[in-house]
Amino acid sequence: MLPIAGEDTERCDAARNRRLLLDAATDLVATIGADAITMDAVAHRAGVGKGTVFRRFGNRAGLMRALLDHTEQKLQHAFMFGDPPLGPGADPVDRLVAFGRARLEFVSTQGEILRAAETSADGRYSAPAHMVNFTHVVSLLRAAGVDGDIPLLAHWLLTPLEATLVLHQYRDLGMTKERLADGWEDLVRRATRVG
Amino acid sequence: MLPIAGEDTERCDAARNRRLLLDAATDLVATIGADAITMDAVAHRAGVGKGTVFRRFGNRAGLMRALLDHTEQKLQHAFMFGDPPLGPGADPVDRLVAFGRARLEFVSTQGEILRAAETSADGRYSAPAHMVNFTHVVSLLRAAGVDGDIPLLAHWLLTPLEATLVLHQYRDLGMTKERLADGWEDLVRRATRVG
DNA sequence: CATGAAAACGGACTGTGGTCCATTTATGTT
DNA sequence: AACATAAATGGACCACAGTCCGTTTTCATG
Repeated sequence: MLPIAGEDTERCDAARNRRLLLDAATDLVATIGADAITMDAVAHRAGVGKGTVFRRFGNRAGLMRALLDHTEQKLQHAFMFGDPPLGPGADPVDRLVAFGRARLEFVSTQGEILRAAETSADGRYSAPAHMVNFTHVVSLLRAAGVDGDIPLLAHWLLTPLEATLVLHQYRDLGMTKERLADGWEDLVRRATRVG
Repeated sequence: MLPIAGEDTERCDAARNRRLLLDAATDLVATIGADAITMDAVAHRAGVGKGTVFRRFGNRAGLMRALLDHTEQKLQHAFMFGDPPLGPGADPVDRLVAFGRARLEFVSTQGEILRAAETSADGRYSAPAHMVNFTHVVSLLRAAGVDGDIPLLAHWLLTPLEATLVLHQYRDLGMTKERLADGWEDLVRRATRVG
């Protein structure tokens, strides 16, 4: 057998169970919320053993990341290939502003799952989805001609968009989406001001 | 009995056990590290029941916060009453720069405990220690005459100093303390540039 | 179709955070 | 000193994340 490099060759029962688990998890998120989900419950609803859940997704945060994967990829596609100002063609700083706004919107719909995916300690900052965002921000900063320590600045521009913080600001502090979005725009314009 | 308002009147056995627990926890941190500490181990070493640990500190993060309390208060004292540039007297922006540097230093010595104290979900951003820092940053920003959404900006200036992120940058990414400190200074000067 | 090895499975098991409540202890009052 | 009451205690108990390993299933090969 010659598996194509990078192609994920998964045994068919494994693939079937992955789908069953993802569907079960999606249902449970819809009914009882992401925070209330237990790995046992997902396994049981999918009709598989608990070991299978962990074998597939590693841990709770991994399952949550898998749940986000589809939506997250749509967002990635939008800022990599979609229309301006999010996609290519617009001014880099405007794209960065749009990126933050889109991300804040994302948190307001998928916040609980995102937060649950952030609680992993390991792989929180090395998860593929995070790396994509990081790379994107770095390239926008470079394109904007910003000077200074770009990777570091990129890190720091991403932290205001983390679900744990944003959810706290939305829910506990009663900040509105508009307020955060306007603040983000202000921050970005300050941080990218060259010279 | 007339307890003075705000004064914490603690029964003497309770106070004794608090000390025992804090000492036990300190020892354990020194020997096996903050990450390896279990609540059972702390209780056992202090010679009290596990229930007592939770009654005193609420949860694991609460115990960690209590461990940090003393050091954290020294830092607070330094930026509220100490010498410039950290303390009053210096230019607000310089004080903010110094604050960040001090905080980064703090993370490099107490990082593990800080990180363990950050994992609480509840009270992560409402813990007294965090509120003090927040208020301080807000007042420095105001003093510097920064315009815009000051509280929001204060939030966002504090996130680069969170232990989880900083520890990742130190350990996994190999960033040096100097690099982070210089980047911090740059960020602060950009963010506070008025007009 | 038979077969063997690799992959996947499932559920018992473990470790740990956190709760609960019957019992014990401190402390102000008579 | 005896009492009443509120606070504190401790350890059994629970829920849940994550591990382990004997058993079952897939699937390429002959």
